[in-house]
Amino acid sequence: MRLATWNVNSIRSRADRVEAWLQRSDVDVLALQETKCKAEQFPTERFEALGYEVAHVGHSQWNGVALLSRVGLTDVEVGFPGMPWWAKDDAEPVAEARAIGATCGGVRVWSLYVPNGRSLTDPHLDYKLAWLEALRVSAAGWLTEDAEAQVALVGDWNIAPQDDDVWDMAVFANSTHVSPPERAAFAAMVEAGFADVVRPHTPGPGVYTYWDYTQLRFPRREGMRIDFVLGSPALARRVSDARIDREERKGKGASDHAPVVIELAD
DNA sequence: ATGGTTGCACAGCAA
Repeated sequence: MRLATWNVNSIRSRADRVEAWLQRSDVDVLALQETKCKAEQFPTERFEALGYEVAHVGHSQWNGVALLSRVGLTDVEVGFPGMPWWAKDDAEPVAEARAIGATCGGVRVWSLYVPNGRSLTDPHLDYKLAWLEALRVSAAGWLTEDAEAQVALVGDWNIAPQDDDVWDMAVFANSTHVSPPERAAFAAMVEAGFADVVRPHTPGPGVYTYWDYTQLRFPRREGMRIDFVLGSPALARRVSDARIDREERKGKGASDHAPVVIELAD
């Protein structure tokens, strides 16, 4: 089975590219982040025509996560248990569209769009850390229930866990994505039993999944590794290969993130 | 070319 994750930065503006990429890459399951649309705006029929079942959650022009699968898609769950809600000023808290889970080909797949902390002093950073901690508690519980559970936590984590995961640490001296609490949150996921199954097959330095649209970051090879597939022990044992499709970042109309693909042995 | 990108409520915010 082939599984991929991709922050597409708007599914409506990227539908042609996603369709072409699906046909070229032949993946069985694709997790999408930043669909940036509401339910009725998602191009469900296009992907169904290619043989995929679709689950999506999106409430507005922000966030939005989806799963496409041609190996079954059951027990869809929007948001993980205990997922924090975002409370803007005095407004009512809302559950943002940042997590959707389903069972696809025997794997419990979660498409995740971890909140962007924005800056080290922004309330969004506290939200991000609380969100990650709640995810860790839930995910650790799944392994307590079943140590052999096949779980894939995939998506845009908005964390660069190692110095090699950004092109120049000096640029990020006072930035999110590399701060100790964010890295600790990522390490806690790993400690809970969820391994980065892509890095062993795509060692750095200089290996990234995201390049800012500005400042010619992509041609200058100035990127960040922030999109990850974290696998439970039973899933990690099945990973036979992984790649980051840097080619897909090229050309007009590319997302600022590249797809990340893993191969699972039967 | 004194800016430099893209996407979405097409205006200013988010990434």
